Amino acid sequence: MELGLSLGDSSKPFGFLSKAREITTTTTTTTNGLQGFCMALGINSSTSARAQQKLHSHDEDDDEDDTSEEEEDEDDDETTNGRPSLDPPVQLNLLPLSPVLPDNASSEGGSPGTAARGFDVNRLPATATAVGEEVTSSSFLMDFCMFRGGKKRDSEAAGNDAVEAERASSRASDEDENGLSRKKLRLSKEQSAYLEESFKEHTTLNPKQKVALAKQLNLRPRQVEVWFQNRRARTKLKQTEVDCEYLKRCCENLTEENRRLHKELQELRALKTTNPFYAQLPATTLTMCPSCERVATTSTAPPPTKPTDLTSKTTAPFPLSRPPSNTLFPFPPATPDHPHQPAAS
DNA sequence: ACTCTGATATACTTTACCTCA
DNA sequence: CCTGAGGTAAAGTATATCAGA
Repeated sequence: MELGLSLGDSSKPFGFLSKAREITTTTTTTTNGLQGFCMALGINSSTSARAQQKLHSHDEDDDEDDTSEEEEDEDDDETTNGRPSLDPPVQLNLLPLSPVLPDNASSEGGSPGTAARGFDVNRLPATATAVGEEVTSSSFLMDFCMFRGGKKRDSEAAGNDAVEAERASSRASDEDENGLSRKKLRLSKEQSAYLEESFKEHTTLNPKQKVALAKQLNLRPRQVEVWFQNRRARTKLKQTEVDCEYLKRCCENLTEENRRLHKELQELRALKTTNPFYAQLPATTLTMCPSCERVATTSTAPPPTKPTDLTSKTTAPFPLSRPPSNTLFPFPPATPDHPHQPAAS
């Protein structure tokens, strides 16, 4: 936080940046704030390109972090990656670079709200080149930028520099209040595709796989880990949606079946009251046409002639609602359009 | 057997960014 | 062109579980 005060000193704007290379060579082994500070400055400086190159040569060391060192990982992010993840970045907005980089400086490639903070993971080399600036903040970000193809908003940003700069600066001033802002990383399509491929092979990673994948994609192991966590969550969510849809359809089918059976029951009761003949029939000899939903008798059980038949056990070879095709129809005969076929199961 | 610790998982939340009306 | 709502994805947090010391 004291660093922010130092940054505010526009009277000596980054004379030390000429020593960026020298400083950054030690960043992997030290964690003091000054270095992180210097690197952060470098990202906004037009003289920092070489320092970034130097950083690139060191960032491989980062990936040596195992997953058992998550906390240390955070520290490393600030130092070895040259990307101040927590404290100083916001202060960087106050860099007196702004007069030097009038409009484009705060809007190149980055999103409106982030560009003025001095570094932006979403900045793209193309746009940076357009404004004659080196904008990436670390080797990882450099690679990341290389991964990304041009996107629509890059060109848009170039066209809206003035407005973007104004918005960015206003937002930056807001965020300077607390000095904390979480930068959002967007994985490139290539990175995502590679992670997807890995996910297809195994949905969980052991530490070795995680580190290897992180190295391969120039990400931190923690990022790979988080990606897999979120990916599993998304998979589960999708599966839940599919299950829900399936159960919904089952419910609808059962509701329809229930409605049909109710109607069938009503038909049977009506038949029983209006036609004593049908009242003597065993229930299993009656069925309903699923298309017109009217009751019919089946030929397998001829109408009883004696009342005692009503008590005799009948063994229907099929469910009541699924009669055989040879049905006796007391209602209008079947036609090609309406053959009184039983419903499909 | 019990406790402690660290790693890792899931569930849920927060945050930054994007898209679109 | 601007803006707000809503969606998405990365990251954070809380908690549970398990293995090993």
